[in-house]
Amino acid sequence: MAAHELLRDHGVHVTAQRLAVLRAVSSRPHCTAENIVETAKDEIGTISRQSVYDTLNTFVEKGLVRRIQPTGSPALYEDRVGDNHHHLICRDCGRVVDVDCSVGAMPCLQAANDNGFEIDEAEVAYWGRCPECKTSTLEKTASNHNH
Amino acid sequence: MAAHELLRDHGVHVTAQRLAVLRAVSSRPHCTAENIVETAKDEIGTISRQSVYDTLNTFVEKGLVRRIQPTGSPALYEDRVGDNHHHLICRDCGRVVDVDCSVGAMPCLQAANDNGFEIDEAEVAYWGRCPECKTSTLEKTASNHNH
DNA sequence: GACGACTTTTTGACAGAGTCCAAGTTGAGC
DNA sequence: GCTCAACTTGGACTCTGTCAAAAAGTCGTC
Ligand SMILES: [Mn+2]
Ligand SMILES: [Mn+2]
Ligand SMILES: [Zn+2]
Ligand SMILES: [Zn+2]
Repeated sequence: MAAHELLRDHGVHVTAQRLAVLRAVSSRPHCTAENIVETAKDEIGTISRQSVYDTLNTFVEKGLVRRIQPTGSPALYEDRVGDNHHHLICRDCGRVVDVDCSVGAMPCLQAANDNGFEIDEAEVAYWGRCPECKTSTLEKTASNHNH
Repeated sequence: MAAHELLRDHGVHVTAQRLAVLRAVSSRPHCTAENIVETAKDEIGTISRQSVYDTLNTFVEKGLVRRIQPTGSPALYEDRVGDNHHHLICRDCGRVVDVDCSVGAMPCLQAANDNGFEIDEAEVAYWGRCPECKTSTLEKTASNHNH
C-alpha cells in the first residue's frame, strides 16, 4: 500500500513530515528518534525534533509503528508491526536483530498462569552477544595469552 | 542465609547501606530505585541516591539481584534470581506479577534462529490488564449504559 | 585493639531522552 | 476559502541515571 493511503487509513492527516518519518523508519528498522530526525532532514530539508516525537507517538498509538525500549538504549522504532516478532539484543554493542516467534503466530501469548490478566502481547528480548562482539573478545583473549 | 553472609559470599563488603538496600528489595519485589531510596531511608535514616544506584549495580553484577526494565518504566529490582521467571505487566496500573516460565527451566533461551548470537537470557514480558483494571473498566462501561 | 590499604559513601554537578508550553505560522481536507 | 490540525521555534523542565572528588568506613594484618 502506498504510504499516503496507509496514513489516511489510520486516520491521520498526510503531511510531508509524516511521510518522511514513515520512510525513515522503514528504511532503517530499529533506529532511534534522533536517527529519524537526521534521515528525515536529509530527505525534506527541515523537520523539528518535536514534530518527529509527536509523529512517532501518533504512529505508535495508531499501530503504524512499533516502539521497543531495550535497557540502556533510547527507544527504537520499526514498521514491522502486528506479527509478534521478537528481538535479539547484543549486550556489548547494542545491535538489535529481528527473530521470529519460536512458538508460531501469537502463541507465546499463553503464559503458564495468567493470574487473571487479559494478555494482549508477549514481548521477548533475547540478551546475549552478537557474532562480531564474540569474535573481538576472542581475539583480545588470544592476544593476552600470546605475550 | 543471613544477609551478612550472603554479601560476603558474593564478594562485596558489608555495609549498613547495602544491607538496607537488600532488605528493601526483598520486602517489595519489582520496586524502583526511588522506592528503594525511600524504604532504605526509613530504615537507616539516610542514604544517598548515588549509593543506592551503585549498590544496585553491584548486586546485579554479582547476581544477588535481578533487574528488569519493562518498556516505559524505570528499572525494577527483585531478589528472585536464577530461576528464569517472567512477568505479567498491567498496561493500566503498571502492576507487575511473577509468572513461571511456561516452557520449563531455561528453555526459552532457545530462539527460533539465534543469528549467531550467544544468548544468555530471555526476558519475557506479558502485557495486558490485571483483574482489578479489567473490573473497573467493566463498571465504567456498565454505568455509561445505565443512563 | 590500632593501622593502613582499599572500598564505599556522600555531595553536587551533569547528561540523555523525552515532554510540555506558548505563540505564531503553515498546511490539509472538506 | 474556512476551519481545524499539524508544524516550528525556543526554552524550561522532568525523570533516570552517571561522573567525579572528597570524606568516611571496611577488613585483613600487626
Ligand atoms: Mn524488530
Ligand atoms: Mn519477578
Ligand atoms: Zn555486538
Ligand atoms: Zn492494572
